[in-house]
Amino acid sequence: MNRLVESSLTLNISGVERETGLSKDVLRMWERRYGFPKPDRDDNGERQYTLADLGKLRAVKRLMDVGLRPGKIMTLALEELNAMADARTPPRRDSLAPALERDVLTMLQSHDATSLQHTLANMLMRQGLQKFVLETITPLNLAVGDSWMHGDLQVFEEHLYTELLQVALRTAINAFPRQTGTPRVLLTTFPSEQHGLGLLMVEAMMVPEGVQCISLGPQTPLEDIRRAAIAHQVHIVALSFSAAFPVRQASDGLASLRRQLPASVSLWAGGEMTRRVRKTMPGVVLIPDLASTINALRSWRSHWVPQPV
Amino acid sequence: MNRLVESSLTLNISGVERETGLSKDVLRMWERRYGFPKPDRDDNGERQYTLADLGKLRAVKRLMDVGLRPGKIMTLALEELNAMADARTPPRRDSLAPALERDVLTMLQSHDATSLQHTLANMLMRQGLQKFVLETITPLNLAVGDSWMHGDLQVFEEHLYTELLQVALRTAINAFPRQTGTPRVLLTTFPSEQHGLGLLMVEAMMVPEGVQCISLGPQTPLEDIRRAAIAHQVHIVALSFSAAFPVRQASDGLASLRRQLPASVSLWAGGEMTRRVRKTMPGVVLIPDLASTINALRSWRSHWVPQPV
DNA sequence: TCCTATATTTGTCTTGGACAAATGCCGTTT
DNA sequence: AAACGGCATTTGTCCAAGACAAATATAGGA
Repeated sequence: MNRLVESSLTLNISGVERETGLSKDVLRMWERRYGFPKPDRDDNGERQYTLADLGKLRAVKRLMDVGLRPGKIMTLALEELNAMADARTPPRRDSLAPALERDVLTMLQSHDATSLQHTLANMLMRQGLQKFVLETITPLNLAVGDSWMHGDLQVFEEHLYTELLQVALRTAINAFPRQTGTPRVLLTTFPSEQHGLGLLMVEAMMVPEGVQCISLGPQTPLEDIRRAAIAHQVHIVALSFSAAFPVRQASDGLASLRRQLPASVSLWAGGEMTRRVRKTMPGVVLIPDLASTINALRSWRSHWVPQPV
Repeated sequence: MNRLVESSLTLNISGVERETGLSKDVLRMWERRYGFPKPDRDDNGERQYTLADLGKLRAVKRLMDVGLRPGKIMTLALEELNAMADARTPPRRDSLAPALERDVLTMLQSHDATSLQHTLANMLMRQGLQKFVLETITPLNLAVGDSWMHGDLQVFEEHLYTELLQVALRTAINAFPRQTGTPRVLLTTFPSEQHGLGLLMVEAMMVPEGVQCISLGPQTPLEDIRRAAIAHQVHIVALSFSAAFPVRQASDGLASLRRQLPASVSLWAGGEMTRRVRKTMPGVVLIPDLASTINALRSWRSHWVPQPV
């Protein structure tokens, strides 16, 4: 039972914007066009959204992130939306390490941070950094994402998972001696991309290969990516995009960045989003999964000739 | 349309909202009321802001964050705004370690990540974690912030600083054995607060005191903060707010959270924002600076009696 | 099957009005 | 002199309805 206390029974339009990421304009327009969400008004005529509205809006957003259009899904009930989301997710059960996934989910749900931290550190030591990322983290992320979609996992439980994982990865990355070799790679995301975990996973794949990673963290303005690439004299600029990132925005940004960067600098784009890209972008290397990072590196090294200067 | 900015000379209203954090409504209202910013219009009648507008808006926002009101400062020139901001910042030069600050800024400007990393690790080892945070990081953050305001530092240079600092702090925090003692503290920020560095600094202050920190990273929904506090049975919920965070939003959120949390759980609010808070909030402990964390802990421990569960 | 032109959908921007919460000010009381 | 209450001003947020261009789907032709 959801025992919510007085004041949080409804949200105003700002609250919904904050919680869902949908702008006030979009919320009003959806109400005008599709009749949903149609919140009650308070004494002052201002919209008061219910938590049910919020839940359905989240479900709608989730489906839109994978390509569905609002007009098609807005009128469906919450259950139907969830069913659609499930249908798009292939079973993927009884795969490689279902036991580990189950264990981790159990630890998250019982809020046993200590055990989870130990488990992660343990797996990392046993597998080594790269294998840990490819064979443990990747499926684990899927499992955690799935559970979150199904409502089996709360937001704060997923936050804790992300946090502990970041700690584990950072520690492991730091254990490598500071690299001085080639290539030198600049790592960051576009300004509207907040997700920093992908960045860390890429770094974890690269550092063992002797790459010198310079990470700016997430959300660097385009112009500053250019400046940083030049200032640090990197050979490669690598950007990470999460699944929900709008393809169009990414293409535009990448094309623009490609034009601004010296031709000698490679531009790599990775992350879930890149699988939705149809058109080829000249001068941009797409890296659809983390394993491909290694191949891309190998390829780069075989083509690269040390620059004079 | 929400595009990434090329190296273009103008931004649309969305771009300005993203860059300054001022809502579209506020930008339009300021134009109506104060006549600034008054951008040109494109062929479609839409506002096109110049980079000069952006700079002045940032200066205005900065002064508002310290309590000045828009009507008073909006008409001033950029130079006057900067002069006012400087006047409010006590010289603070030739303090404890101005040499270090100068060195760090130089390293940032010459993009010498390796040296900076070494310097930070070095200071940390020499001073110990808490002293490092209080005496090195705090003034360093001010110096970096100042330089950024004056345009001496680029965005990507400031990103790199943040990133390297986070690595250093995380490494040091991890070096402490996993704590099992009391209190158990939940650390996070509100959904609209992205800044994670403050969180890490608080953790760095607490861990040496034997506190068991559970960090959820930034941006946890209010409802999930409550759930996490209960699930992890924490004694204290500590939230971090950066300077620009709206006091109003913080007060609302804190009051709501206070009502939702069990009375036995303490609620702490820290960060630059808390210095702008006038009203006392019953049941909320304000922590205006990092050094106060220690005092607050001491006070908590002297009042706390183990619960019989 | 692939490409192009047209139609539909969808998000963002616009104006101008309204109102309440926050803040400043002033006079009065302690 | 400090504290308090009430009034005036300032300021942020919300609203409605219209407009338009970008994004996407659909139909048609090579």
